Amino acid sequence: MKAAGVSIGEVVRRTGLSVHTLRMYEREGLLIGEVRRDDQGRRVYTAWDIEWLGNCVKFRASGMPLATIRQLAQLVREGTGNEAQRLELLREHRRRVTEQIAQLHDCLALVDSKVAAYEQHLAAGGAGDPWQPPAQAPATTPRPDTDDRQTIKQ
Amino acid sequence: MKAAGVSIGEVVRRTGLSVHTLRMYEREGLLIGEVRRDDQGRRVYTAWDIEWLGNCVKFRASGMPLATIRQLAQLVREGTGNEAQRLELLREHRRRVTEQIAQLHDCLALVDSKVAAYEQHLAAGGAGDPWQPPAQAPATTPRPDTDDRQTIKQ
DNA sequence: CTAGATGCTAGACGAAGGTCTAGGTCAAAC
DNA sequence: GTTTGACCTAGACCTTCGTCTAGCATCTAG
Repeated sequence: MKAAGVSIGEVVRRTGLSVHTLRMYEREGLLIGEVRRDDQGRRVYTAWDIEWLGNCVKFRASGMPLATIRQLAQLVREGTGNEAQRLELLREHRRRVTEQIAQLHDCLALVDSKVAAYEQHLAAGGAGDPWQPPAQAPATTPRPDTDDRQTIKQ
Repeated sequence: MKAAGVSIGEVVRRTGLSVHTLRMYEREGLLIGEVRRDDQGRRVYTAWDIEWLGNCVKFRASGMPLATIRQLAQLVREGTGNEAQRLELLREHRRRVTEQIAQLHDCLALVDSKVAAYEQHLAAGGAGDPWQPPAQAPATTPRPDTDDRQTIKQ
């Protein structure tokens, strides 16, 4: 059979990571082991390496720090016996991801409301200002009566 | 009426940003204008400032760079006339946010599949290994037959 | 009177995650 | 034979965002 391995350039094409980043990831221990080399000392990635890198890309895209990927790689590298830890790590990341999704939806709601407001504003030929500071603070009498912030100080 | 303004400490409590960050944002031009000061030179935030900061927090949480927030602030600061630009900027961010949400769902699918696999694995008392490198590359004969990567080289 | 909050400015520091340079090997193409 | 393209290592560099320090002012409470 052929396809015993793939060059770094090919991995760049398949993962979207740069050569620099690929080498960096390896140096930083994000891969399960060192990548094998051919007789010229060039990296030869297995299909499994590539699959793993694909996962890394998704993890990164979802905000998992390199350090965490490193931990996970470490666990997988150590082999059978720590599955519970891996599971915990994954669950933890899952929490963060869902949290992020919630925040993004929150932001989306804001953006949508503003977009709608501006569309309406423009359609109406510029009537009403969707996002204007109130009266643009006349710069005179900027004396805010110190008493307000006292009310909150517990 | 009272509540003419709010101290920086109060804004910290309300926005979740730190004092440092608040001052930094102002220095960096992310606010619509300079924040007004009381007779002691302390910052006095209006309700509108706080609302704006709340938006900034959401923008940041959704990955908008400070530079973009600065741009938007700039547009709003300039006042009526550039609504179309603001709209474009918001739409652009909207695109990014939905893109991010999609990526997160993608990652979520991955994590869920792994989590399910590990749960099953653990429930089965350790049968099957959900995420193991294949045969762990015996370190002998790491000669991958140079011919594969040739096949791709266009 | 003095301690403790709370604020202020200016500027240094730091983590994360990439990205790029310099200098070199090797093999295939011209 | 030399040029070109893909790789290699080691290490410097950069950007983005925040945080922290130093040194000082002011107000309020004990």
